[in-house]
Amino acid sequence: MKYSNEELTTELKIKHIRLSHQRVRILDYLASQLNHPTADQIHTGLRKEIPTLSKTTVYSTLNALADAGVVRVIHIEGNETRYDIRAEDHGHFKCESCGTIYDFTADIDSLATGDLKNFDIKDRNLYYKGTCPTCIGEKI
Amino acid sequence: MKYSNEELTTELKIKHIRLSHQRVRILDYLASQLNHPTADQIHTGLRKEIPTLSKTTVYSTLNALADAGVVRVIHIEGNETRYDIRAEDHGHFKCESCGTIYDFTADIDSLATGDLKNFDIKDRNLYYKGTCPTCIGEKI
DNA sequence: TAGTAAACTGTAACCAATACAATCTTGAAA
DNA sequence: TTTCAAGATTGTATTGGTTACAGTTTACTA
Repeated sequence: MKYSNEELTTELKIKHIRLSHQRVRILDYLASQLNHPTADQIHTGLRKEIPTLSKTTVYSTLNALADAGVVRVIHIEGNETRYDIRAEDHGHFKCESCGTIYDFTADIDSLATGDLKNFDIKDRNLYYKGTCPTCIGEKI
Repeated sequence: MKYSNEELTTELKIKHIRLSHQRVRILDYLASQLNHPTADQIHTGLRKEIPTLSKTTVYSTLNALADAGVVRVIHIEGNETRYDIRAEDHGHFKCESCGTIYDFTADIDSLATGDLKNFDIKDRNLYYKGTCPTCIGEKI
């Protein structure tokens, strides 16, 4: 899913999030960089155009956007939090060799979850790990 | 799944993991406490019977057992790593109100993953978040 | 029994994330 | 347009889970 600037603006207004310059830029960055960046990568990437941007702002913005459901938090590995523009249901595959995170489509809603009959499910995350085709080829 | 001491011993030998006193105790603890403890909880819980147990040992043991596939690492939340005796495929549901982590059965293998045709998938994790029935009841 | 490789211990260090207080900005009312 | 309060940003200090490392201890094998 690719957001336009106008769509982002509209969505943020609906969620009652103030549209500061920094927040718009962070969302733009997430929409243009689809490689699941960390907060640090976002901070480094945006410092070129916003030299005063602080890391605290990046974190607080990402937390606010995650609470509002605009971005998805990815905890596929314990020592790194990554972020994604929230899109239709999909899983994340992390290659343990090269570290790349791939999206893959998966109909998570179709999973039978009889055990959770009376649970209120707000968020579903599917994480796979293994080796990607590129790294499999290099091992030969 | 519930391991007996004998089964644990056998499984560890197969995986070529030395059976130190500390490692056996950590595995016993995981097999008896099915509440997905953190490394710190394991350390605190075992200090009663092994006063000299260091946190470093707990971490290195858990990492070794995870590499060998005997325990499962749970990263449902970014700031806490939890551990589980590896069992048949199941997902984890975390209640955002009380923090409890529930197991639920889910046939993860049944998910269509055409996007990952040439990927070598070694590990599958399914994480849900929301509110558990107990906390839903208390909110009324 | 001796010797070597691995495991354990405890301290120090690391680093992502957060707390906090001061400053700045935004949006709306007057 | 001006004013002002609520909210956002900034930068520093701090936290807390995890790892690095060096010395000591333990476990397996010959």
